Amino acid sequence: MHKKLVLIDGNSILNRAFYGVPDLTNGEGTHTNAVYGFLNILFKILEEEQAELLMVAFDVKAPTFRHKLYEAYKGTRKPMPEELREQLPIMKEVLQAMGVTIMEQAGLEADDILGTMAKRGEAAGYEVSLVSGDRDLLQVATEHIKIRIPKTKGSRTEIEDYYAKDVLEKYQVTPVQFIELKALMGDTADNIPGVPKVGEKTATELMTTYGSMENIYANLDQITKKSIKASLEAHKDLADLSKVLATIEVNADINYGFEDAKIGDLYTQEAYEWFQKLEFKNLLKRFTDKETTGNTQIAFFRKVTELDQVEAVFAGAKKASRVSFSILEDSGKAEDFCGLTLCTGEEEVYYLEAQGFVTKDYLLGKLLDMAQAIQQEKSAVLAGFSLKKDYGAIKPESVEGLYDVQLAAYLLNPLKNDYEIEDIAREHLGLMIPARGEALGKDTYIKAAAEKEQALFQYACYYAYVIWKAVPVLQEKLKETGMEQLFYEMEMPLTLVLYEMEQNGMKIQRSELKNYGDALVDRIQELEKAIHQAAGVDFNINSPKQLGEVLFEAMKIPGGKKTKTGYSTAAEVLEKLSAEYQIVADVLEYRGLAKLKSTYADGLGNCIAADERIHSTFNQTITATGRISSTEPNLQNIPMRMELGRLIRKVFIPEDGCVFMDADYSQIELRILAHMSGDEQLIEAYKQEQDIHRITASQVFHIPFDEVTDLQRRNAKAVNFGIVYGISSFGLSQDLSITRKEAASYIEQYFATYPSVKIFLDKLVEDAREQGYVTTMFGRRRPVPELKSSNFMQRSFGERVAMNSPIQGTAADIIKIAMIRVWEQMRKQGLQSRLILQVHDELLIETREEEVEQVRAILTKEMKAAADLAVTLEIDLHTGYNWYEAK
DNA sequence: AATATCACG
DNA sequence: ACGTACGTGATATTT
Repeated sequence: MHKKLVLIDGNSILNRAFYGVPDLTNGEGTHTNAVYGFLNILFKILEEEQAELLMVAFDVKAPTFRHKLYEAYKGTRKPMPEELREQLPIMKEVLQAMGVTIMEQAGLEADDILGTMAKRGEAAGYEVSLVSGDRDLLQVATEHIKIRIPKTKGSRTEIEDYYAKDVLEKYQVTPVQFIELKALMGDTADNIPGVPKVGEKTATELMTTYGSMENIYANLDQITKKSIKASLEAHKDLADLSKVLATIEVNADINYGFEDAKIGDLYTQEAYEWFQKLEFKNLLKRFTDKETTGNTQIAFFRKVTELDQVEAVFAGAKKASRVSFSILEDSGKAEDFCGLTLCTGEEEVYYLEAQGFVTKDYLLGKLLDMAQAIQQEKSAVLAGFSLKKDYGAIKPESVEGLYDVQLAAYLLNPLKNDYEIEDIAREHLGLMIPARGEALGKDTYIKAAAEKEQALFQYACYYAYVIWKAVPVLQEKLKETGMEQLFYEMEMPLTLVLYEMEQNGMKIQRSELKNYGDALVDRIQELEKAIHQAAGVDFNINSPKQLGEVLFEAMKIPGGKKTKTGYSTAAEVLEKLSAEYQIVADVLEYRGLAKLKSTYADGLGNCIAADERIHSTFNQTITATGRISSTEPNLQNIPMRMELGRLIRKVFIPEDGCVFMDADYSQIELRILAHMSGDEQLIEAYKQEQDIHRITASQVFHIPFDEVTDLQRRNAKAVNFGIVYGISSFGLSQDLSITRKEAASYIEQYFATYPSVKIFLDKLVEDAREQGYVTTMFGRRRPVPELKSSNFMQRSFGERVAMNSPIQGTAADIIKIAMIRVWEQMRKQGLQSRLILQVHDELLIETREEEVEQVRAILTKEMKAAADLAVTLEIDLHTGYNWYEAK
């Protein structure tokens, strides 16, 4: 078995990765996608090859000989985008940190270095793998030199391999002939001019017939095609130049030797720090696998099983100024409780296992007792992680003295996908801990019981330890970012409100839901039959792929392509065709009904708990703007706009003796805009307490209020929405089905009417560009890294985000305040009515019939008073014996 | 695991 | 010239 040498074309792979991997940035706004993509390819190659040697070649900045030749021929190359340029030095440093040999030599392109080293490697008896993104290098392929070209297919990388025989197979020429093939046909991407009129086909034919450029020119008179012959004759100089350009040097004078190229331990401390800085979470996992980190002392992790020792731990904890805890459940289910961990000081981490006399109930009892003791103490802190899930075991009276580390991390950067304990350890403490999966996860069943137990113990201890360590760090960061009040007075108290809402749940009429679903099925089957008949084939209507093929290919309905993968069958497209084609209209109806059946009738049915109620989960750490989200099921997207869907709301009913009371803010976002922009005209409009869209139309179009037409009102309404979303003429034109010009003119007129709104929105974008983030009225932050992108689309997105987030986020803040106050007031007045749902600008209360007036007063007062704006906050309030009636 | 579609504010 | 409105979650299909 031969030893293997891997050579990488650094610039080319980095470039390939840059365009293949979606834009990524770390917290500092540094672009990282190319480096990330490069490393993924590198690791994949290394895993496949089990190579002994590795070298990476880069171009040097100074123009090389071949560059100069080309530039003399035609201008300069396209400049590298800034986002990629900034990643080049980082890439080199990362490779250096991993101990990888980097080859750079003035006057030589990476190609030449690679070509030379590949040949030398082959001569030295190595199996060579040459990794590059472009095909120039195919000319150096041999029996022992394999050219590897990674391709990003969808989300994963596939690698095409070319030995000499593969080049012959694919291009019908040998690697050496490939040079001249390229010289003849040219390659714009590689800056090779080629001979005019000679493309891939002609060039291949010429090369296979004559074998070489020399022979082609020697036999020009045999060439039948007049135009080709003429071009070859006229451009001999170009052909020669192209050959020089296309030729890779394989005997360059290079000082690098193979002795330095041995692959050592890539997972060095230095590399680890780089990965951390770049926030390559996935790649960091490799370090723990290799056990090169573990830079945390774990000697002070203690397992405590004896009753008296457990007592002692709790006694100590009660007196500590800062305690963290975690409740351990093997699989996330409360039944699988296996113990507690506490951290009570720098080197005081205890795992209290549930076993023997130390029972679950005993431990949770002690925990609650301890929590209460700590809450009594003025300056003591009890910290946890995602506290809402622990309230089932230790529900407190208030959140006084409690600290949710996950919630704090969310406020500091709401853009992340997850906030697991490993993430917080890494980002805020620079600490690498074993991932949950390794301690508890999937392959635990193959591990020996003792090994599994040890992993669990370690993970559990790290968990509490990280929470404990993170508290002062996060406290400081929240202080620096001005979000202390937001955290302590809004997010923390809300955890308790949301917990109760989840516990309360919403009562459902199971049988009525079933009836609703059954009624849908009849019509769905009818439509399915009609569609299949009209199409002439039975196919799966739910498959966009099959549907597209049937409609636009088999039935030849004009409608054109749209997506990368095929035809778009989105409602937007189909609606335009539904008037003309019955089958399209049927598909649309089918889709609508199938959605209602699967997502709502069946989906909700599967979520009914033993108490005949639905208990959604309200997540507080998901959205970028500060809204809460609802899952399993999502109760924030129950149908409303269409009557048939809306009817589902009739199966949501209040408990016996109760009535639903539903209150929603009236245009809260526009009112916030009026306040934050301070626009006199807009504020004045709201003071009139009339239909705001009609007023807007009246003012923007200079028409008396009573003469505004429905169309003008509709347009004004769309503009109002557009403003809140971060206006663009394109978006507005799409929404109103008008031209961009017309849309732009509406916007212009709008801004002429409300000049301060324009100034305000511009300022938001400008500030965001300077600071890198936007804030709500209550100090909630959202970073906007997209603003730094050189990509127009991304940057435009950043601008809209900068305009929308402060408004949407402030609305989210306001309703959170209202929720807390409504909840507190109801408790204070000793009411039994319960808050059960929030839908962004709407609160739903299951109200005891005898408490209706009190609840109405509380809701009205607290929702309106939640924020003091330049315009009043108004609500619409309804009651009813199901959700349909109450809305 | 990703894509397309569609439900809500 | 480019090609999108802002924020979510569930389902079914396909890879």
